[in-house]
Amino acid sequence: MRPGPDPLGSPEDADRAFRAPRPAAWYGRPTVVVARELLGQLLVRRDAGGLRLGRIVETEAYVSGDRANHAFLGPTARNRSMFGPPGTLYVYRIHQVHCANVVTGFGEAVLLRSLEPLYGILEDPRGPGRLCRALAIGRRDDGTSVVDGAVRIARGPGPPPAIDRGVRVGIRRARHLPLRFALRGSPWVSRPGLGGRGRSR
DNA sequence: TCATTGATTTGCT
DNA sequence: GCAAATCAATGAT
Repeated sequence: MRPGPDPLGSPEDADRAFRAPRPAAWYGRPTVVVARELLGQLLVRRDAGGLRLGRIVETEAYVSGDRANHAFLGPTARNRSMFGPPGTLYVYRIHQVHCANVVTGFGEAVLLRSLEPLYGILEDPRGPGRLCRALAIGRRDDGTSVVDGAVRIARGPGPPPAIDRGVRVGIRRARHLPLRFALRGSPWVSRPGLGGRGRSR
């Protein structure tokens, strides 16, 4: 019997992830592919307070021609980061929280919706707003790169995970598009419908 | 300058 | 299940 993937709970794990980020070209692929493959990847934050590490368990894709996409009407002051190179962070504020996305292609991005805490995360990171709060992601991170910035993404351990797919959450337009992805069976997914402990029945 | 809107979260019924 | 909180971006006046 072999043990499963390493639990990755140590500061050394966080440091290793921070030093070995995915290259920019990894993000420059079709948005839906990146949204799926981001599941199981490591999200790591370094700041004056130290390191924080989590596993991405839920994402949403925002694609070209998608009316729910902030970039649908073209570049504006808010969304200009979405037109940066692959791997650019697009951080925006909605209501009283921030949400973080990773740019894939021109005007396309993946919303990071939920995280499994691995190291240094003291608050609940389930949901895009809580994820940003737990990692102290804010306006100053908008336009930075997950390849060489203070917030980075690195390869996760283990084989490609089983993935659930469904409709996106909380949007008004283009509700029918199945562009939400989650790690099957993960209790860290933000809302019922995908992941979680399965449907009660 | 004013009004509307929202890729959320929280608390109450 | 529903509404309120709360604020910056956006578009209209």
